[in-house]
Amino acid sequence: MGRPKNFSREGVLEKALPVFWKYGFADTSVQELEKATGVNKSGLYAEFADKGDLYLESLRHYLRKRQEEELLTAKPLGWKSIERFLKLAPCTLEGQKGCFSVNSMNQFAVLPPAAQEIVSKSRAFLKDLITRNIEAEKPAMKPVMLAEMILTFFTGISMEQHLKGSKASMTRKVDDFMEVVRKL
Amino acid sequence: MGRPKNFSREGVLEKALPVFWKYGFADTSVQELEKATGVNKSGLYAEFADKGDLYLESLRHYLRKRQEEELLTAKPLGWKSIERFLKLAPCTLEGQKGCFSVNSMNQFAVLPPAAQEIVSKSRAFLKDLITRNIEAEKPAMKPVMLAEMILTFFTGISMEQHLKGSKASMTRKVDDFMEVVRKL
DNA sequence: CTGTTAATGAACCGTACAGTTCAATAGGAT
DNA sequence: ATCCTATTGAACTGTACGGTTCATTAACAG
Repeated sequence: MGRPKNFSREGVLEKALPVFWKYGFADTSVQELEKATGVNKSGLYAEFADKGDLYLESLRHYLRKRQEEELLTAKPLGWKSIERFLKLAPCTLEGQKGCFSVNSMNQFAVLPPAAQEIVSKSRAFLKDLITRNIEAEKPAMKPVMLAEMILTFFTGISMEQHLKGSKASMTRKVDDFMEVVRKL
Repeated sequence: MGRPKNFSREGVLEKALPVFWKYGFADTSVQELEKATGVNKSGLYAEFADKGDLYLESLRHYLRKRQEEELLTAKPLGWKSIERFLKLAPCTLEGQKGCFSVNSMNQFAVLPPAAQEIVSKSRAFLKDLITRNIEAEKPAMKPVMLAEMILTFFTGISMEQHLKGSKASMTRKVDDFMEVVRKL
């Protein structure tokens, strides 16, 4: 065996993600990625095909992590899970605002085509999870229809995280929204 | 008098807007802006301070045009106006998807600081207009609270325009949403 | 014709970028 | 020691960028 690697693929993705998150794809240079990951440019190009590939992998890594949080799969399913998801999924960290997947949506024109597919599939999956939580509550309204509404609302509050002082108002907004939703 | 200008400031903004809209600020080069506007780089720098200034003016121009459409001010005020706004405000043109103002929100890190203020103020203004339309309907729910919910929903569907085949599902989504809203 | 203003295109500067290659070095495993 | 592999840093290429300057040409008014 030869010399062991002293960086992990996951570790690189974990450190590259915040940079893409903050500056977007176009305004993130490979130099910044070097600094952030601590991995030499040569190393990055040995591990990933190009900058676009690194972005796609960062996106996949982000979605994987999100899924591991089990915000929408932890039992019992129901309104509580949806409320928790709406409150916790959109980040408000400095440089990591909103949802990385949502942020990718208006960069499709400059991203690798695969990005669109990844985001679409993750949203479809998310819709299913939300639907299942709704079904557990047996509401009057059609669950899928309601799930779409909630997903759109989630997309909206994710974007609103980019505005100043959004964190404070967000919790209240979700409370108001959930109060309405619970009656449907 | 000297030689008259043969480009108008407004005309330049009108042509620069779609480019910024499609590619975002970072991935729009001054060369592309030259091609799109038909105005020489020297001319552009004579009219605008720099690329950032041109972006800000494009944003202001966009908001001005939107306001002139009077989607939310035409009488009579009410649910119909809100529905019309939700259906017509988010573009689905090739290269002009969603709402330019919403698209700007996750580029704040690379935009001139003034961008954030412009967007925030336009959203506050929009919230007021929506509130006034709601008040005309005398709903049970607090109008401002409902207005915020609608603005968030608008932000969500604007972003969803970036996905494939979103136009078809959008109308239905708005219909579903409005059906709920009218009962509040 | 003259004065004034606008438009044009080219040139320039310094910087940054993506992408690639390569030689030198370092760290196990056998 | 000697393979094998990973890491590093440097170098290089070609392109693109923002930003600025300037001399030239063009159009109109008086």
